[in-house]
Amino acid sequence: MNLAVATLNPSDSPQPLYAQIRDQLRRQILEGGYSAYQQLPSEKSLMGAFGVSRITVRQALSDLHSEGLVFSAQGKGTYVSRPKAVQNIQRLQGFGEAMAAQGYAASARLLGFQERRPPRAVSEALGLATGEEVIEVTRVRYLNQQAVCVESSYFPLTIGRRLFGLDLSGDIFPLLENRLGIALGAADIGLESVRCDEAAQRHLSLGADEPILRVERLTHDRNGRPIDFEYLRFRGDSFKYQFRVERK
Amino acid sequence: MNLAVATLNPSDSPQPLYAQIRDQLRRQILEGGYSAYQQLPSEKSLMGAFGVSRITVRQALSDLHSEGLVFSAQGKGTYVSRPKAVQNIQRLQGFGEAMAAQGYAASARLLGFQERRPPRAVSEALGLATGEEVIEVTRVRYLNQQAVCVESSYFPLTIGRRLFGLDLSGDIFPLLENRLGIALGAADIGLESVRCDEAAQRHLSLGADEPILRVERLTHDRNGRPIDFEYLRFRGDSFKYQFRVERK
DNA sequence: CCTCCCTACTTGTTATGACAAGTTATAAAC
DNA sequence: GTTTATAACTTGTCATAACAAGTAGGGAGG
Repeated sequence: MNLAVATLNPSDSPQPLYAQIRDQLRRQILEGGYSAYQQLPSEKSLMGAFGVSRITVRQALSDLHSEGLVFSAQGKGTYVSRPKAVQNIQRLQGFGEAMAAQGYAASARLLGFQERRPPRAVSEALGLATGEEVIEVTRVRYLNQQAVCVESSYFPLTIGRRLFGLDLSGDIFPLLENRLGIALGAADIGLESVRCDEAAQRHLSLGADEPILRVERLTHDRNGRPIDFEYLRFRGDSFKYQFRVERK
Repeated sequence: MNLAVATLNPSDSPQPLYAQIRDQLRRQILEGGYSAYQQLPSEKSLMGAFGVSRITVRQALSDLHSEGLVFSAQGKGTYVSRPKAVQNIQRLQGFGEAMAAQGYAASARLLGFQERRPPRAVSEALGLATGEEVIEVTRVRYLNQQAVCVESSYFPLTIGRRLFGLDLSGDIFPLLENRLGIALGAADIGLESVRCDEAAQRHLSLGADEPILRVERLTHDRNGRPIDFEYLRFRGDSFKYQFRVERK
């Protein structure tokens, strides 16, 4: 491996040390600096290489561990996991971010942007008072020029109105973070298999009986307040959701 | 809250301190000792209540955090997440374990147990040499007396043969752990929506065009060696996969 | 009354140190 | 040669300590 690139940013860096180390190791792993099942340098070596204490190294490794990129065996060492076509979706990512990470070209086409009374399920998920309106954003998602997903996103008015006029041809998450200054936290995701509905038939040019992967996603900010509820409907034949879980 | 039950097992306990604290807090949260958005005791209070250091408290909280049970805000405190109908599936669980945690009665019926040449995808996933045989276990899963899932599991011969004669009417994970002494690690999961196949039609009594949620699961032991590859086919109308991810 | 500041709380990050527990290779004993 | 013991590694767990950074409340000053 190459630990010559063990340079951390100066102390005025916005990123904590463990995050810099984590990101550097992650990049090396993903970019092929390591082969599958190869042993990482020991925690002691990393301490020396980066000039930090063990607790900092372990926090970086702990993150990679929960991302499924590495695993450890007591007494032996820490190893790189077998590379997966789709590595961890343990991070909350937009469709575009996730696809870009795998080298696909993703885009979106805006179908509608309007203020409306939401369906009851949406109202409940966002924790809104009955009658309170939302901003609905409807889009079609493309992967390599093929339409693969119809997406309906619902935002509370205070957030949704600020999205008006922004470029909605990519992921919305970066807009929320960088343009609106909202720090994203966790998201609850639900997946089920359903039959094609009318909107999906039209926009994804599908037959009536085609299977659809229906994803519900409720995204929260870092303080646990819900800020975005979405329905995503993927073509069954062109999307597969992959991730990793641990026994613990 | 009730910190009167802040008793940890004696030092000869098999569980580390942070795990005991984590499990105790998790139980209190899940059993309704806390309401949504209620603040947990501060790390300092927990240190005193359990008589441990801050690093131990934080490790317990960190686990709950990644399970989505709590979230933290710097300067304010740690709070209980809004309760979800389906809490985190971030832990690797068998179908029975997951359903039992939600108060459902789950069971399984064995359809077949045989030694055979696996499909190529299975052979690749398990990392077997071409021509190497496996044990295939086929079962139907029931939820409240209704058939909801057809399951095909593939084990390497050395593991699969030891399952012969054991009670396969429940989850296999506990058998692997307790009877065969295999420590489970992480699992890679893939989800997609497909049309009903012939076996699913017969065992789940479905029509030909019904949507099916198809789950692939490759389970590893704690050393990263693959030990079980499964195909699960769920009725689309009676199963929904839910979990939580973080932005990080 | 309103504003500003300071204090006291919270969680976040990091250091140093220690011992336990598991693995591996070497060296000693048989 | 084979077995056993040991030493030298690894990761796992836990303690104590300090400072940074964010929040909330109270008090001083306008």
